[in-house]
Amino acid sequence: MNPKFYDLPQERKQAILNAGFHVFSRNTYKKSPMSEIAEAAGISKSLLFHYFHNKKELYLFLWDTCAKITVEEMTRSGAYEQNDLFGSMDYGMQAKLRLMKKYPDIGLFAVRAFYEKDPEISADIQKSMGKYLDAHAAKKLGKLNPDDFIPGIDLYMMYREMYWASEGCLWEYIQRGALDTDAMEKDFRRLLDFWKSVYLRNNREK
Amino acid sequence: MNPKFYDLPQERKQAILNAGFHVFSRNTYKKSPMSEIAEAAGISKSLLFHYFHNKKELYLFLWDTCAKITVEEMTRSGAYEQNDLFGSMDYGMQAKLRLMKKYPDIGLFAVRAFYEKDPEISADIQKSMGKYLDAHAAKKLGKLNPDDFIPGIDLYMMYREMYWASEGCLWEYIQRGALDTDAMEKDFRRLLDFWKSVYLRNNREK
DNA sequence: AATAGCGTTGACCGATACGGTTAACGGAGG
DNA sequence: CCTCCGTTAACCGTATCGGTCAACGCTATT
Repeated sequence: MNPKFYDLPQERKQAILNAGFHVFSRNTYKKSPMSEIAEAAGISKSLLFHYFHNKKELYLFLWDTCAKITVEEMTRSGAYEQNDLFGSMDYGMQAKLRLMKKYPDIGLFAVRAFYEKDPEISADIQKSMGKYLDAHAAKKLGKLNPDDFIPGIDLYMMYREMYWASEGCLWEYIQRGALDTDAMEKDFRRLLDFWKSVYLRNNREK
Repeated sequence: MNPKFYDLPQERKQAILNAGFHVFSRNTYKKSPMSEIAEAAGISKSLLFHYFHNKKELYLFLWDTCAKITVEEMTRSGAYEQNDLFGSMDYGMQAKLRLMKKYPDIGLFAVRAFYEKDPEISADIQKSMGKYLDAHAAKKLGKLNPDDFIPGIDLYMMYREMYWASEGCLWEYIQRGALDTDAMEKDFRRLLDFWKSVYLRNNREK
């Protein structure tokens, strides 16, 4: 990969990344043409090949960048330091929102890359998968104090439920196309309030 | 579309449908080759063109069949007649499971078809969309008796939460590849129990 | 045994799309 | 005027696309 890519103005770099995320997230690796990516990025195919020597290199670069950016944004959000479960969920979601605003197709791309099985790349993807798997979830679950929640609740199920719901909420907006991040945040807030009102013990006694 | 398709043995019909669902669900309409579908179905491309005169016809047929099959299975499941929310959720999920067992890619296909924007077909899809939109959800929500649930609960949010969670649960299994329906059903039962224990009022007082 | 009908296929068609290369353009700096 | 360099149009050989067509092989009837 040509280091000159890094010298590009932020705007153009982002356009290229987003073009890549977009095309690769809508088709198999093999059926995602470089020409289409170049066109989506607003540059010529030749220039794209100037920065990335071949398709595989671009794809793997996108994958790495995707992981890097996500981890960065999540760390910066402070979600991992937060002790309160709902607070950490809140920060995490905000981080995801910021990410989706900058890279609208990064989520879809990550999912497809995760399950891509083209022999030309699947091995490389699997190798660097570790960065993505969220080890925080298990830790977080273990640290929860059952006394904070309604008696007898299945905490593991609660966590899965929350994860699925927030993911589902996100997807609903992603699929719709142009994403309205303000509406999304409002929606997510309502989810958070719902959780608190249902799962927390002190809220019950009011 | 050639009516002789209906005379085919069930097994072969299903193989063709599944091949179509599979290929179209993994790529854009334009990038989903008929040859690949034929190969996945275990027949020659020529024979596929014998039953469906062109790609568009096949795609639209798949879309209609997808809607028809789903409505059929859901109706037969008795989910719509069930008054109890959780019972109806239970029956609905069972129906989906049976469906996914027979047509593993029908869910993915439906989602992609829903958001497909190729001008050659998007209009036709949008036109027949009504069959899919679930009008039952709103009705169901209106009929719920708030006294059955914990005081002050946001019933709309509860419904969305349940929908997302069950959808998320399904996806987790779909993506994994070969789907273990027994494990899925067990998992879903646990979800149901969790919901009952958290949302229902009488459960709280024990 | 010859024939007719039918499900099925391999081979083929023209058009296009693919990944990747190359030579050249055009503007800025000396 | 020359040189550098970001950028591109044009090009290459190959592969793939949707769709067609003639023929194969099997069965049933004559």
